[in-house]
Amino acid sequence: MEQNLISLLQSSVRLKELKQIHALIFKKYISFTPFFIKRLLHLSIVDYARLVFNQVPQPDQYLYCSFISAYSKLSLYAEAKKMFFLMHHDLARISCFAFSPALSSCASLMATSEGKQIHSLVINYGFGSNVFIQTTLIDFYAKTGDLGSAKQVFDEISVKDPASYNCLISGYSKSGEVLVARNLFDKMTERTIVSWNSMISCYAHNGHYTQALEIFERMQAVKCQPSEITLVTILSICAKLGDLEMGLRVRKLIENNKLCRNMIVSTALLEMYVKCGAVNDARREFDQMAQRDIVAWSAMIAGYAQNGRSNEALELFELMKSENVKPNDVTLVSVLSACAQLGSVEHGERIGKYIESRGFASNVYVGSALLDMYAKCGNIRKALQVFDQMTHKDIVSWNSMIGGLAANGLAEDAISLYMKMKEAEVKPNDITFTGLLTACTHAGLVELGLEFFKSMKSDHNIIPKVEHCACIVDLFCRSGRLEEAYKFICNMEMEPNVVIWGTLLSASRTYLNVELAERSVEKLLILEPENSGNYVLLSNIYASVGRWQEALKVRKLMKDRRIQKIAAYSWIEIEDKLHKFLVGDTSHPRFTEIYSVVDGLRLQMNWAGYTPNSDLPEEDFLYTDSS
DNA sequence: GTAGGGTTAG
Repeated sequence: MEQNLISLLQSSVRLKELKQIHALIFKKYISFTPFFIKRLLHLSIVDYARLVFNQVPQPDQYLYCSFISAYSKLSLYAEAKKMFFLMHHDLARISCFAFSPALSSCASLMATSEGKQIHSLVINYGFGSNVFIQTTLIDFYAKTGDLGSAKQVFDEISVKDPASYNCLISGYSKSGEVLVARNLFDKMTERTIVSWNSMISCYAHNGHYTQALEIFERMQAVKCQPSEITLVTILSICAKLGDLEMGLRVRKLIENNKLCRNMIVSTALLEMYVKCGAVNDARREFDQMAQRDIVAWSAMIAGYAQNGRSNEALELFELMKSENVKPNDVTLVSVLSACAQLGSVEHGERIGKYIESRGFASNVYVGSALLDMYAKCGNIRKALQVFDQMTHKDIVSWNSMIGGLAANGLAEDAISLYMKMKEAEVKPNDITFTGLLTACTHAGLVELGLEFFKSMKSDHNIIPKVEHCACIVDLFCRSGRLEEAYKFICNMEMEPNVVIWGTLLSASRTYLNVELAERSVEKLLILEPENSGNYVLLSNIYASVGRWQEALKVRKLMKDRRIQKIAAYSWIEIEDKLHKFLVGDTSHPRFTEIYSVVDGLRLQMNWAGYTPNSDLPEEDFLYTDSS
């Protein structure tokens, strides 16, 4: 009968059956209880196992130990840790197998003092020279950032195996001590695949991509076959570098060696394509995947959103929902970003409601993306509401709100929010100042803008970028202070770009300053000789002041250089269809209707400081002018 | 012990 009981227990997986067996054990075979509990734990039925355990009068160390391992495996680290100390409290002995799962649970919980307590118990119980436990100790100290202690344990090991090196290497990697990690790696006489991978990811995580690739080459040279983990790490380096060529080499390597292509490898490949701008290839990889988890879906949706293909991002999100895959915070951030790019109010609001009803908005990423979406869709009140309700705000949240206010023409609010940000002791960055300077430009606050610009360097140690300089030039230009704008450009610490000279040129046209127009065009013709707009503007300026000969000369120059004007289309969305038309174009079948909508919108857009998007897929157009 | 996805501006 007892043999039957064992085989019955081993064949049962359902809780209902197990409970029946439990009744039998409880009545007739009480000594089988520990065996029964271990079977439950093996099946990850921890809660019921715990209930049964609580009835056991004197559990032995092995039973406690089974719980600690099970909890740790199921990521129930707090429970694992509690069970360890309960065992220590109840028993005079501790199984040597209890220390490792307890220590790694403490590492995951960042429970430094309890981990140290366990360390002293290791010594008290005489396991101080057990290599397996020593390695877990190194890992614990490495993960909690106490590298001194990690090194100390490491030095105490008489015969060091690769695992102890590997733990220490990854510890130094996490705290950015790349050279120390490399030193250890070089000292190793025997390296496992994990050693190679750890060294590669050490370089990768600390931004030393070339060195990471060098280790990868060396690994192949000594005929150590890369694992899936190696490939994923290398692919993510290719993604960060935007190195499609290297990425494709890795893909060939996978194909030629028939290496396993699991979900993580495929997602890394997909991500590599996305970051190299090869979105269609990413989608092909996505479609070929046998299984897709939320990470794969999110990566593909983000891929579309990051490459300005918002419509496809939203379409894929719909497909994901139709396959009953639940979005998480990461997915929603990309979806929101897509809605923001489209300025699609209805879509955005629907997702906004979904997020708020499910409490996703408390996540900083989601909150920031949500308020940004509302701001970009013109609903500044809702944006402010989301911002105010965020319990934790980071630099991105503040920047998005400041930028949102600025873009919606609320310059004073943007500036006073910046004051609040400083009160909250959040350090501004270059993006903060882009928002602030935009606000000043829109409100014509020249002096304040200059003050902000100066404070970037002097108060915050932020080196202004070309964009910031462009704001200052715009600031001067809009208030007609062209000479100061020119002086500012000449004194810039970096090379002025097309935007800057272009700003000065168009201001020169407005204020009919021929001399500055000539100087701007001179620079612009070097920077972008193919742009017809520059020639046209200069020619128009000459014409406006009656210098016809020179106007004609510019036109002729343009003709000689075979430069053609490119037609600038505008577009509008009405009833889900896109319509596009040229300036002064009245030939569209629904011209009157469009014109009235456009005119109203244009006013709103100008006021909000928006520029219309121009890279729309061609096939979506209902109407295309052939001229 | 070593792997994959996210927000702001330009």
